[in-house]
Amino acid sequence: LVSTTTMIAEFGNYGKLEEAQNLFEALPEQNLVSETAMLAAYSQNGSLEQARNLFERSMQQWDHISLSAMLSAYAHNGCLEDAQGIFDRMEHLSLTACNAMLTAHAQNGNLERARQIFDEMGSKNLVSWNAILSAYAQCLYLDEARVVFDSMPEHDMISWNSILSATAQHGNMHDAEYLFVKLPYQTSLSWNTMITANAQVGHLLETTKMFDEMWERNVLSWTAVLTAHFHHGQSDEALLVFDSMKLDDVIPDEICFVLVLLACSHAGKVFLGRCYFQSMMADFGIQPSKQHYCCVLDMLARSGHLSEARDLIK
RNA sequence: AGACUCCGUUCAGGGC
Repeated sequence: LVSTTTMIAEFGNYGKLEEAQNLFEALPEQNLVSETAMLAAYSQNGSLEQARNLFERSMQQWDHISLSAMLSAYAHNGCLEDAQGIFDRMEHLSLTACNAMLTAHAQNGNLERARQIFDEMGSKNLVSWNAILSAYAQCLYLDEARVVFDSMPEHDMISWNSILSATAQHGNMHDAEYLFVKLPYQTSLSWNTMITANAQVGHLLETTKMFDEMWERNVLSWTAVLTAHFHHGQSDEALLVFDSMKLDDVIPDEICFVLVLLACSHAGKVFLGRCYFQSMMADFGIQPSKQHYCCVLDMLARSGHLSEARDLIK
C-alpha cells in the first residue's frame, strides 16, 4: 500500500492520470493517504469532478492534508468560492492551506486579497514568498515583484525564474539578459525561460543561437524555436523544426501540436495538417483538446473547406 | 507513502 501510494503520486506528477487511477482501483484496500494521493492526481490533471467525487463520496475521513489537497483542486480549477469554503471551515490553517488560498486569489486576479493573506500569515516559507512573488510577476507588476524578491530570505530556482520571465515578458530584454547572466543557477530551466522569452518577443536569431548553444534540450527548448519561426511567418521552417525534434527523440506534447497545426493552417497545408492531427492521436496518444479542434477548424475555414468545418463543429 | 509556489503554444471577433 505504501509503495503503491508513492507511485500514484508520481504518476500524478507526471500527468499520467490513467496509470494512477488503475493503480488506485486495483488496491485491495485504500486509506486516507492513498485517497489523498489520488485526489491530488485528479487535481493536477484538471479532473475536478472526479476529485470532488472521491472527496465527498468515497472518503470517510479527512485530515488537514486531504483538505489542503481538495482546496488546491478547487483553486486550480477556478472554483474560488468552494476553495474559500474549505478554507473557512478548516480548524487549523496550515501553512500549505494558506499558500494554496493565496495562490487561488492571485490567479483569480485578486491581488489585494492574496497580499492580505500573505501579510496575515504567522509564518511563511519559501513557497509563500514564491507565491506572492509570482502573483505580482504574472500581472507584470515588476516593481512590486522586485520589492518582494529583494525582501525574500532566500531564493530558489522558482524565484529566479519568476522574476526573469516577468522581466522578459515585460519586454525588458536587456534587463532580462542581465538577470540571466547573474543567475546563480545556470540550469536548463533558466535557459528555457530565456529562450522562450526571446521567442515570445520575436527574436528569431537570438532564439536559434541559444538553442544551438544549449547542452540539454527538451520540449520547451524546441517549442521556443517552433514559436519563433511561427511568429516570423516561417511555417515551413516551423514544420522542419518539428520533424527534427522527432528525429532527436524528443516527444512532442499537445502544445507543439497546436503550433504545428497553426503553421499548417497559415501555410494552407490542409492535407499535411490532417496528417499531423491523426498522428497526434495515433502515434502520441494525445487526446485532442478544444484548442486543437479550433486549430483544425481555423485551417479548414481559411482554406475554404467550409462544409467540413461545419461538420467539425457538430 | 499523500497536500501548497514558477515557466512554454493562439485563432477569430469587438473596443480604444
